[in-house]
Amino acid sequence: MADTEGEQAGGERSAQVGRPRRSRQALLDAAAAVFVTSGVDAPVREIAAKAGVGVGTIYRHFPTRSELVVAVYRHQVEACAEAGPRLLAESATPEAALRAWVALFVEFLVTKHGLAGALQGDSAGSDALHAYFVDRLVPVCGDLLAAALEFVGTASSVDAYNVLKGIGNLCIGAASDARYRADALVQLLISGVLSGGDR
Amino acid sequence: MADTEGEQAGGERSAQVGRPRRSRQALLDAAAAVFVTSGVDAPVREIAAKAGVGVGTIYRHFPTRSELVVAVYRHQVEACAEAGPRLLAESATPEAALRAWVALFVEFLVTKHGLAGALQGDSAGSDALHAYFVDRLVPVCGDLLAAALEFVGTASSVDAYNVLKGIGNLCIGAASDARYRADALVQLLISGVLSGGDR
Amino acid sequence: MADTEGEQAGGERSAQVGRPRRSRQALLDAAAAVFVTSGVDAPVREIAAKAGVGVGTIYRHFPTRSELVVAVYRHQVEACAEAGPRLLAESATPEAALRAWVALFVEFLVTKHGLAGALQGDSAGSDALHAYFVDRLVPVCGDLLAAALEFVGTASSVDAYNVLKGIGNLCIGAASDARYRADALVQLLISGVLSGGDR
Amino acid sequence: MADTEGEQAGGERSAQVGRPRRSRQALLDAAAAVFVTSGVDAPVREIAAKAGVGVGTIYRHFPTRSELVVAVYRHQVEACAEAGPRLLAESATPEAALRAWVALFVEFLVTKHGLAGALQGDSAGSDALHAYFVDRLVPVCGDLLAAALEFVGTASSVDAYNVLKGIGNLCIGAASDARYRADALVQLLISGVLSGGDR
DNA sequence: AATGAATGAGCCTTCATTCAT
DNA sequence: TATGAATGAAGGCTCATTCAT
Repeated sequence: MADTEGEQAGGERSAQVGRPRRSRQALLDAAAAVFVTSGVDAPVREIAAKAGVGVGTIYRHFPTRSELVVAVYRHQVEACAEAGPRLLAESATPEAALRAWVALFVEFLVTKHGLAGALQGDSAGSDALHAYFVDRLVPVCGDLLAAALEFVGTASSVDAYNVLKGIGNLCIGAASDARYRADALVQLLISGVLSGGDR
Repeated sequence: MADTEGEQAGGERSAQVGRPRRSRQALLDAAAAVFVTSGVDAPVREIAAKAGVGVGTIYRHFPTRSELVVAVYRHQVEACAEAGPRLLAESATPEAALRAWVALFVEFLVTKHGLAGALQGDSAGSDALHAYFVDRLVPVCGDLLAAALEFVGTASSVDAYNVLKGIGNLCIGAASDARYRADALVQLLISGVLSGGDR
Repeated sequence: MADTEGEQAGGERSAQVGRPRRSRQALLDAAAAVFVTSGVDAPVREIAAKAGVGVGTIYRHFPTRSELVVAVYRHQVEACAEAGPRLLAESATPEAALRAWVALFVEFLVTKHGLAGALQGDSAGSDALHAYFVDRLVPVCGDLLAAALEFVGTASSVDAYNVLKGIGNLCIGAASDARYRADALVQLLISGVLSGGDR
Repeated sequence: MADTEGEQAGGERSAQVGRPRRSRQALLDAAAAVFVTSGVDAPVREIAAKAGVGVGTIYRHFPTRSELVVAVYRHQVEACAEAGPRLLAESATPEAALRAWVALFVEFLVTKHGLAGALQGDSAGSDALHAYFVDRLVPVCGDLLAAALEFVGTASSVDAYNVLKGIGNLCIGAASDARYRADALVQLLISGVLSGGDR
């Protein structure tokens, strides 16, 4: 997964859209930096300051915090989504593909301070974010899960939504607790899911 | 596990302590109610209002929010802790004991709005709460886990702290998302732990 | 000047008054200790705690903070007042007597954290204190001043009230600023007063 | 010394900065008024109300109370500082210059309710204010003092810092006690200082 | 008479959000 | 469009003071 933003590739095709786009980009870069530092709930002002713009500009581009977060992480979420089919094709087994994808997702969540919490639906003002995550990744996760389950000959007792949200939850607070090993727990959860719940 | 507070059984033995004790109890009841409604981070003022007391009264009894939360849930945590050895003795297998205990714990966490988040160490001002949970329940969970692991002939790849915190995390947001089945995920996590991580 | 309280001399004559008196004494001792530590504006609760009594008891004995402070320092103020005539009689010159007395007073004010501020009349709720200080010490200071002025053959441009309050003010904050030499300034002020203001 | 703010002389050169500058000015004016009424420790809310703005606006402009107070009185402090050399040049004698300057300073302190207290270093949250006063005025006072001392052929027993702080202290409470004549006492203190302490 | 629990006013401070320029 | 000043709700916390027991 590439780093935060890759959109600027290709440079600015037209001067007219260059300005707005540059503004938007500065915002996203700044937000990404602040999110890592202070978490996804960082004060709007802090982001604006980092971007060197007024808060109004942030609100203009991203009326809700969720939309900003979505925009900031869209590329990585996209990369995550795209990695699903690819891993399925490239991996030795569907289970390996699922585990690899999950590891990817965990790394993403854990790296970004406080992002995991966004998988919860009720987090203040993260509606759009939650929806985006679910809409984009549940299907991907679902495919990998179905393949892996078929491979191991088990029926799952929980759906992809639950698995995804479970993973998200397991990653909460991972960055600030050295003793807590979210990655290991997530793989164990996957083990449990693939075992069908019989121990 | 019974509902929030059962201590008042037996009535007030002495008039002298009746007042203070009743006050404290009113606080705990009100706090319990508010916690369910608005979560563990509800404004102090809201709790005070619900209890029909001034904020000062809350601060007098519970200088920090953590202490209040601990007090509110102490009985249930205690019940949870005591259930560990009992279940181990009564259950058909150590695995069954572990699963039963975990179910108990999950029910507790899910029932109380926002309580699960307290298992995280960084939640603003919840140090005492976090410490209490960890100190009291990690050993209990550890015993159950060890017994179950020995029973199934597996070595665990994560310690009791991680299991407990993992369970806590899985329960976050469960109350407000009907589609999310924390209990099932937790049992699957246990399955994974007992499988040693081989699927 | 003796230390804070000397009243208990003579023991308890009667059991009936012994109790109340002991209460009162405990209060005064505790208050004296707290005043040194945290200043004259220390929270009532802190004093009550130190005395091992309830706050209500303090309010019963001393309805206003001023009354408490007056009571605490009454002996020393008294000693100060009594030192005036004595110094006048014993000193080589009236000026020496004045200077010695002033030094005594300064030591008293500086030693007791925050007490100097009480010479101001508007300090929240220190009316009684202010009145007591003024009533008791202005005449004493006045006599010394008059004698000294006569001795040096000058007419004063300010009255004893002003001199007393000026001294009090000069002592404000002396305890917490090592660089500030209240005692020296006070003696210089006396020099000025005795010079009649011609340099 | 002119009244609180004289900076706006010349009107607003550019429309763009008119708004912010007027806001700041309104704040300063309001604060100045409130300071006179309720002292320098007046609640932030009171100042905000007087200015007809929200408290946030105050915090935006002046994160700490000290900064606000400094801003409010900067011009006058500056005027005071600048008056030093001028008086030295214009006055008949260095002593006259010192006395004139001191009178100026006293008038400033006495006029502004509670400002004198700021010369104390421990006043809650007035660090910046104290530092500003000391940094700006001690040198000025020092020069005048040195010149006057040389003029009268005396060595001082206290430094300019002590003199300045002594003056500040003498002015405490002057505004609310008609009987108290801070100005006279200050001149007497100066007399004492110039006399070297020998009466 | 003593107690100390209860009260609640009041202060500070932080931000999300709006809106005139 | 961009700006960022202004707003004010919200929440935390501390005590002085009262009053039932």
